[in-house]
Amino acid sequence: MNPLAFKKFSLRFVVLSRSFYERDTLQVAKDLIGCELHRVVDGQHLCGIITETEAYCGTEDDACHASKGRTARTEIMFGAAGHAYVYLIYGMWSCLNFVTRDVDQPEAVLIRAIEPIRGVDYMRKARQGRKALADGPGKLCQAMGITREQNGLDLTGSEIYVTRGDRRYRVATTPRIGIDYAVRCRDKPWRFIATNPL
DNA sequence: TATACGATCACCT
DNA sequence: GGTGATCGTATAC
Repeated sequence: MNPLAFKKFSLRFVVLSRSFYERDTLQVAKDLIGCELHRVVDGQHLCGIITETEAYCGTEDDACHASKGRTARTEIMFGAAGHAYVYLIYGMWSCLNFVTRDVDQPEAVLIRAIEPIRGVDYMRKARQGRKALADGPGKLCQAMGITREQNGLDLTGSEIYVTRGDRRYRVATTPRIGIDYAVRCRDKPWRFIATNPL
């Protein structure tokens, strides 16, 4: 393998460090597109390419849970970057977020969709044979065995972590989904979607 | 203690 | 396009 090819090959496996998550939340949400989400559970190694994210930008963002103040649920968002914020929605679905920014800056990125590339059989089983495996925030958590038990998990650990990946995508933006109640920020283009490969 | 509703999904027409 | 499932949270009382 020539040196350039080797560099590209090894970059793929670089685990994103805490400093990656400490940056501007919109930048983190955008940069996560094309990265690989890893989940180790039941002795299995699951992985998928992140294809859709949303940024939630703290106390000034009325769609962000933390804008309602510091509570037991949102506590993790007020802590250090690079931790998982997992909450239950509609009584039955978990949603996975990555905490960003500094302590007392309660911002996070919601992981909305992945393209499964490893452990697909496990995901199919977890999704009870349904065809759609991980093209939504609730679905990807079910496919990867992520529940509130993983709330607060350190993303620099070995249960849930992200690597750079080897594919880069053009990124489109749209307003965020399901937050019409947030009159101030509902039109902000803070949803990021992978489109054509670069 | 009681109530309303949500960063969703599946299944229906 | 519409709707029911289902329960933790926040908020009101």
